[in-house]
Amino acid sequence: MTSPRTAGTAPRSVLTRARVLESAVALADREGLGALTMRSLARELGIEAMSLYHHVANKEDLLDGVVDVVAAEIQDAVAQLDPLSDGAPRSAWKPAMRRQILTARAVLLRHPWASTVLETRKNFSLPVIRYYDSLIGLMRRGGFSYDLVHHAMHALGSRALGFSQELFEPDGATAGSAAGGGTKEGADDAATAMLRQMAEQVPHMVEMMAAVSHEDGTGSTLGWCDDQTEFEFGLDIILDGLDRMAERERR
Amino acid sequence: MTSPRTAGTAPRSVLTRARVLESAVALADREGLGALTMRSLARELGIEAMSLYHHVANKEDLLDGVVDVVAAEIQDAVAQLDPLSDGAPRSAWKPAMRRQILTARAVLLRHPWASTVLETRKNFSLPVIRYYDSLIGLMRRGGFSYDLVHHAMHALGSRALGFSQELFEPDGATAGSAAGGGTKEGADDAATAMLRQMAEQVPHMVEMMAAVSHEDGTGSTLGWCDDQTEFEFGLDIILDGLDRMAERERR
DNA sequence: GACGTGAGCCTTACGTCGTAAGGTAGGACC
DNA sequence: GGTCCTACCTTACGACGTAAGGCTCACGTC
Repeated sequence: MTSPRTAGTAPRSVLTRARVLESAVALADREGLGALTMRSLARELGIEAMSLYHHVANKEDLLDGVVDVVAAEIQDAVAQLDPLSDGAPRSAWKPAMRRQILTARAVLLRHPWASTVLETRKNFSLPVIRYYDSLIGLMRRGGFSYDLVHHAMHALGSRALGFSQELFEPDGATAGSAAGGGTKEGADDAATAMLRQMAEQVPHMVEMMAAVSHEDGTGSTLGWCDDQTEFEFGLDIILDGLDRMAERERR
Repeated sequence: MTSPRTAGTAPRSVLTRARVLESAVALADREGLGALTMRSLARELGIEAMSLYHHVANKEDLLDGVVDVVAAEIQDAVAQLDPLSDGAPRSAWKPAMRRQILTARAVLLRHPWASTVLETRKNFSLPVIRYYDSLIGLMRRGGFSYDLVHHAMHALGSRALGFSQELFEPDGATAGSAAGGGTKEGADDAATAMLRQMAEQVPHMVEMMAAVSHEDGTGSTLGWCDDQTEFEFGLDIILDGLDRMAERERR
C-alpha cells in the first residue's frame, strides 16, 4: 500500500545524481540561483532535503555538478560545428575560435546564473577542461607556441567561455530603489536625473552617454548597450591581437 | 555609572557610518569576505548586530559602502600619479591609462575580496563612476570618438578596475580535497597525477602545462602563472587594439 | 523461508545568517 | 519639565546548510 513505484525488479528509486543535477539546472533557470537551495530542490523532486545528500556530497558538490551539466551542454553545441578541415590555412584558427566561443556564449545565455557559479569554482571539472583543450588545439593549428597559447588563455579569461563581467549594469542604471515606481520608464527618468545632477562630477561620462544614446535615435539612456555587440567587439580585439603576435612569433 | 564616553557636550556616540565601513573593510581584509557578517562586524565594534542598522540600511547597503571605501582608496592612489601635461602628444593616453589601471589593481590586490563584491553591485557609486570618468577623459585626450570610448569600456570590463576573473585557479590546481595532505607539494603531486591520468582526454592542455612549466626550470605545475604578468599581457593587447582603432578612426 | 546488509529516504535538531519589532536611556529643545 | 530623537539593546522569526540517527525495503546467502 505504500506506493510501489514499479512492479518486478525495478530499482527502489529512479532518483540519480544526474536527475538531481538536471532538476537543479531547471530550478535555477526558472527561479534564479538564489532559489536553488537544498530544501527547494528537494521539494522540486518530491523528497526531503536530507535525501539529496545520498546523491551529492554537499552544496558545493551540487554546484560542481551543475557546472558539469552546463559544460556538457556547451560541449554538445560545439561538437555540432563544422570541424576545421585538414587543408585549412593557418589563419583559419581565428574564425573557428570565434565561432566556438560565440557558441559557448549562446549556451551560457540560456543559463544566466551559470557564469556566477563558474567563477566561484575552484577545481575545474573535466567537461570544462575539455572545452579549453579544444581552444588550445585551435591555437596550435594556428601556429602558436605553447607559451603564447598560455598567455592567450589568460588574456581571454572568462571570455573564452562566452561571458565577461560587465561593470556597467546592462539593463538600466537604476538609481537605487528610491523613486521611480519600478517601471522601466521610471527607472530611466531616475537614471537620467541622477546623471544630470552629477554632470559636473563626471562630465565625460555624462557626455559619452548622451552622445552614444542619441546615436540610435532614442533619447533614452536605457538599452543603449547591445551586450552581444560589445562582447564580440572585445573578443575581436583580443583575437586580432593574438593573431598579430602569432605572426610575429613565426618570423 | 553607565560608562559615559566623554564629558561635556560630546556626542553620545563616536560610531558613524564611516567608522562602520572602515571596520568592515578591516574585517574582510583580515578574515575574508565570509567572515563579514552583521554579527561579527558588530562584535568587532563592541556593539550589537542590530545597532548597525542605525548606520547602514541593510547588508547590501553595507557592501555598497564598503565598495565606496575601496573606490575612494583607488581614487587617492590614482590622484598621486603625475597628470598628463597639457602639451603631451595624443599617444600619451596609452601609457597614462596603463599606469592608472595598474595603480587601481595594486589597491585591489590589497583587498582580494573586493573584486567579488564589486561584481555583485548593481548600482555604481559615485567614487567608481568618477574613476571611470577619468579613464574616459584619457581616451578623449587620445582622440577617441565617444562611440569608440564606449566600446572600449565594455572591452576592458573589469580589467579597467584592475582585475580579471581567472578561470584557471592561479595557485595550484588542487585535485579535489582528496589525498595529498594539504601541503603544497602534496597538492602539486595530486594535480600532476590527475593530469597524467587524463592525458588522452585533454592532450593539448597537458602538453601546454608541461611546456610552460618546464620553461622556468622547475618541473612543477604549481606557480607556473604570474598573475601580474598575465594581467599586463591581456591589458596590453586591448590597449594596443584600441590604439589602432583610434588611429584608423582619425583617418 | 530466515536473516543480515546496505541503499534510499525521512525526522529531528543545531548553529548560522539577515533582519523585523519593540524596548530603554540620555541629550537636545521648547 | 515635558517631549522628542538618536543610539543603543533584547528578543524573536524564518531562512539556510547539514550532523545524527531511525525506518523500510530489495537483495544475497544460507
